[in-house]
Amino acid sequence: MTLIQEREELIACGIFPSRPRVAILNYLHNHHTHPTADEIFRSLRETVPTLSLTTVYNTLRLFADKGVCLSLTINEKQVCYDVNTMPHGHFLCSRCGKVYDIPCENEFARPGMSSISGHRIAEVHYYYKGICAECLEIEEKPNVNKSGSRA
Amino acid sequence: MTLIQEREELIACGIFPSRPRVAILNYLHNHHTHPTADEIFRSLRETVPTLSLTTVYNTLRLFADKGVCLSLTINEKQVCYDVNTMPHGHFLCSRCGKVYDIPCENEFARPGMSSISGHRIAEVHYYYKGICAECLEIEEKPNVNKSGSRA
DNA sequence: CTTTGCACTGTAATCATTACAAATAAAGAC
DNA sequence: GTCTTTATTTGTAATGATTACAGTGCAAAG
Repeated sequence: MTLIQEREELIACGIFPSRPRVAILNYLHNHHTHPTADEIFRSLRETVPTLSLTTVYNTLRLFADKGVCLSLTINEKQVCYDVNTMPHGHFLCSRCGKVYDIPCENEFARPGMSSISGHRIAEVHYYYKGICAECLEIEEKPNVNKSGSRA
Repeated sequence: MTLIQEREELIACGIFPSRPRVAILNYLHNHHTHPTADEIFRSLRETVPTLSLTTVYNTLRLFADKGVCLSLTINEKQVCYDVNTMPHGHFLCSRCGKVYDIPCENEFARPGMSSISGHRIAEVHYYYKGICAECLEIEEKPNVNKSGSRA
């Protein structure tokens, strides 16, 4: 909420806290929906009319490089972003397109592991694809759609 | 090698074994380098001059849908493909761009797991990003590049 | 007040992928 | 074997996310 926190976080990461950067980080903190660059742009544009899409792209790349956020390439169409940099997995619903966080319950993504098969590990990603609980519920109750649906 | 095997595999998966499809599956069997659609297209074009890039894309999508191969979205630039459909991980080298197979040693990708957090799982992916052993070796011996290099 | 350098903007370019319509090949009916 | 129907392939055009680039603004230093 308070943009001061975003400013301090950016400074701590060696990033000059310009107005667009603070706004984008604030957006990420308030929307844990794994937004795309375009979603962030369209939402912030309402309150920051001077914002440009290029700046959003550049800022997100900067954030990912500096470890402020993760860039996720789960959806082959577009990259999305996650401020939660703690090890955890993701679930992409192939029906609605939403990306969910999955708690990290296995020893796979242990932070200590730094190399495998001689390769030096910088990032660990794991994710599932399928149909999310919400879409499954809709599927199992087709009558809801026929009569009392709001959609 | 023998294209007869590819024909039979396609038929077993309910796919009509046309010449381009057999050729593409044969390429995948002979190149476990996680090729992109364009790489497959450029390579096969030499022996199958009538092949079109659209056919390669359509065929790979068909293969992925029918479970003949996996489509990997590790590299945010382009999708690559893997005929090895057994559970295993991948490693993307951010320097040279190569994708390596990583043996599945953990209980994370156990095939039996079919749902998580209420979501129905269809696919499980896990991968690492970093610098591969080959690139690390080059990095640690910079003098090789200066004097006796072949590159 | 000028200079210098970083950040931002808008537009144009890039490039993987897909859409689409026409051409071709296969399978089945007669 | 020929006709008809359907599936497959092809070439080109369109799409859309991302990046390149050149110009603009702006703040700190001199």
